[in-house]
Amino acid sequence: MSDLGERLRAQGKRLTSQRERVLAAVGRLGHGTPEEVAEAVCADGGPSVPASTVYRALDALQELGLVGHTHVDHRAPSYHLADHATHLHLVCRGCGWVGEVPLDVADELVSRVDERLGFAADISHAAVHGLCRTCRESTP
Amino acid sequence: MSDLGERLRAQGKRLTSQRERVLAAVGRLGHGTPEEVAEAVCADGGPSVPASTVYRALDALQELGLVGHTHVDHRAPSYHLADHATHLHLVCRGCGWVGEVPLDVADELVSRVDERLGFAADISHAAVHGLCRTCRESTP
DNA sequence: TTGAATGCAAAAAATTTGCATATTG
DNA sequence: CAATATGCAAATTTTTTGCATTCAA
Repeated sequence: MSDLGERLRAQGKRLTSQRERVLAAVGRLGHGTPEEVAEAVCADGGPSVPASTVYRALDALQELGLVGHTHVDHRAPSYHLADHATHLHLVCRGCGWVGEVPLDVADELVSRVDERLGFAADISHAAVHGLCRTCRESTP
Repeated sequence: MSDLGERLRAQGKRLTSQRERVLAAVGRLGHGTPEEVAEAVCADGGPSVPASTVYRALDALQELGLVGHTHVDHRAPSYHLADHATHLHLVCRGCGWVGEVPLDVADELVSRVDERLGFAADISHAAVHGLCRTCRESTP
């Protein structure tokens, strides 16, 4: 992602190796809490990065629009590349699996909520909880 | 709610004034974080209740199915009476307003996710973020 | 050079847990 | 009476903040 530097500079921010590594770690993980991202960053072989820097890097990347997050469980936001935001997130409450489906499955919901209340729903930010096929079958 | 006692007993739990007050506070609030519930409980005139008891009471009431919660913002679950779970929660990220619409606006989403992945979505547990009409108009 | 970012350690929040005591059934 | 809940304080867990130092532009 060679234009990471440019995008950062466009906002008066700077390109640092920590930010590159955090972005890469999020990409590798697919989805991860700040804690998991921190772990993944340190696992890339480079020098360790303190949690505070990971939090700050995630904020910066989010402002840039390169990552986003959804609320997968009670106590932790789960970050993902912005590309993934083009999907609706599904979270299995049985096994913790996180999946995604194209946003258009929610088209009707979005338009009905708009008609009814004038509410502009941002579905990509939400996580829908439920049971995945496997857990559903194993819990009769 | 006279059968609160019965329902608790049916699970080997007990009816206490704290649990009654927490339930009442959730009802009064409509939606509230544990902290807000604790505050509302203490505001009912009775003796103050420590946060730990509020957390435990919310857990108990949730196990009973009398309250539920959704994830309204990053850092706090928002509890509500189970009755409210028959609605989809909408959260305005501009002003924090929390609204609700009947679950049927999500019927299509639920069935499409089921067809596609066999995923049983529990929409009532989710909060959909976005912008309410007012914030939408005031932020051109 | 100069402001932005980092690292570290300490401060804040938000929840949970241990345990003696009080209460319910 | 016996088991469950409470209250309180201490321990966790998660995230934020202050500040001296380092680094990118």
